[in-house]
Amino acid sequence: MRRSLTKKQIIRSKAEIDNVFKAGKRSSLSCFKLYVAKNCLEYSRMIVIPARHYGNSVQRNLIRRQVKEIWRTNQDKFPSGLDFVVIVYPTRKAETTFENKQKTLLELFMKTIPLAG
RNA sequence: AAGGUUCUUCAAGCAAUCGCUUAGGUGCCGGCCUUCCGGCGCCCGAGAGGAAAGUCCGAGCUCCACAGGACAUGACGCCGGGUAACGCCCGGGAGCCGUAAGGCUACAGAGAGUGCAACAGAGAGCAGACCGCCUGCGGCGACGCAGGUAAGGGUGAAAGGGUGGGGUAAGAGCCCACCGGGAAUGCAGCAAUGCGUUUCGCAUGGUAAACCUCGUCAGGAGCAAGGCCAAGAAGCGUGUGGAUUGUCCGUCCCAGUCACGCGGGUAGGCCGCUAGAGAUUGUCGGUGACGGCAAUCCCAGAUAGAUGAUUGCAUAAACAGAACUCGGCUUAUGAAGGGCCUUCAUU
RNA sequence: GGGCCACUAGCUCAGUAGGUAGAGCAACGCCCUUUUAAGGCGUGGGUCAUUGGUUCAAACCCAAUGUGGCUCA
Repeated sequence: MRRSLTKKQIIRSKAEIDNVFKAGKRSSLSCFKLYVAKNCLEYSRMIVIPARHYGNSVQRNLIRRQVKEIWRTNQDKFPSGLDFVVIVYPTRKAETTFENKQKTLLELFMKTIPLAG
């Protein structure tokens, strides 16, 4: 299976995001909060939303890219046809490495996906 | 060597793997399977900054049934130059700061007018006399009255040229010397201004980042401008008619496809959107900002927003992410190098 | 992305042709009352968002910076 992340797989409209917030199952771990909901498509979609006052634009871009990268490289472990919304809150810890983020995010995904069915 | 000052440059790179956006080429599929448009692949290139930031100025560009005048309003303000333009830059002058290198300056006008200056002080704007000093008169005296005076004291941010001498009853530009200032004038300079000469004893200070005067400039709004397509919706009320920033004149548009207010609907796509006051190199002119000429090149165009992750090269760190585009300013910030100045040491 | 506005006591706000910053509520102390509330009297508390400049003097005038908010199709 290809591990790409095209434009199609980014949730685009505000209405769809609101739908995930409303209908999705949620759980949180560390500084991440995940919403998962079923969509009526054959493929999965996702979006990363840094919380308000999350650093400056460089830090917001960085966390978005890193979370996208983690989701991309591990998406074959998830069932398809789901919408993911990841909210990132500012951390008190000065530096968390990419490996730590990957570990906690994977744990969070595995915890939440069964809830969404 | 230490400290200071100023200028310049860079914004880590390379390789491999996976992944994103996109110019070009190409294959397949679809759409009135030619042009063309869309989708999915492959190949080969390209892919954030010096500040992309703050939005403080100046422009291009777009629209406003036209932009014309007067007044208002706002900005700027030594002189000359550069520039598309500027409140920017360069050169020069003046003043101030610094031992110096060097830096800073809203740097036009207060002798056009109006205003302001709390408290203190006798007196604060064409002054004034509290303590003093001196003279005269009265008185034994302390002192009082009348006058002269502004050197000294005191108040204040500021008290009507400064220092020294002469002069005088005491004093005072009253007189003189030097410094400062005004007026006229000569020379140098495009000019700001500088250097002189003559003359005037010279009351008329501060504040224009107070109003103002003089000069120069400015129509308004901004790519969420503006245009096209698709979808959707529900109208109602008010109006010395509306547009041109404010007012007046003028001009234009006309009775709605007008303006304003309330309410309802849509928040999808395409164009604008990157070839430009462009970049690099060379050369010529200029003290310099910059300009001329020639050659070569095409160098981000996203739309919830493209640059990330891992490994290796002993190591990788600052501020920070384009959103129509340029020229500046300001602010944040890492590293490297050069020039110059001061002090100390050595030769 | 563009445009606009605000920042004064713990809170809500006054304060302008520049002259030593105030009100209400809150806090604290006292009085009154059997007690509380209310009422009365008094007290403290401010780098006037920050940093420079103009001025004799700045909350006020000017510039830069920061923070917060509103708005557009």
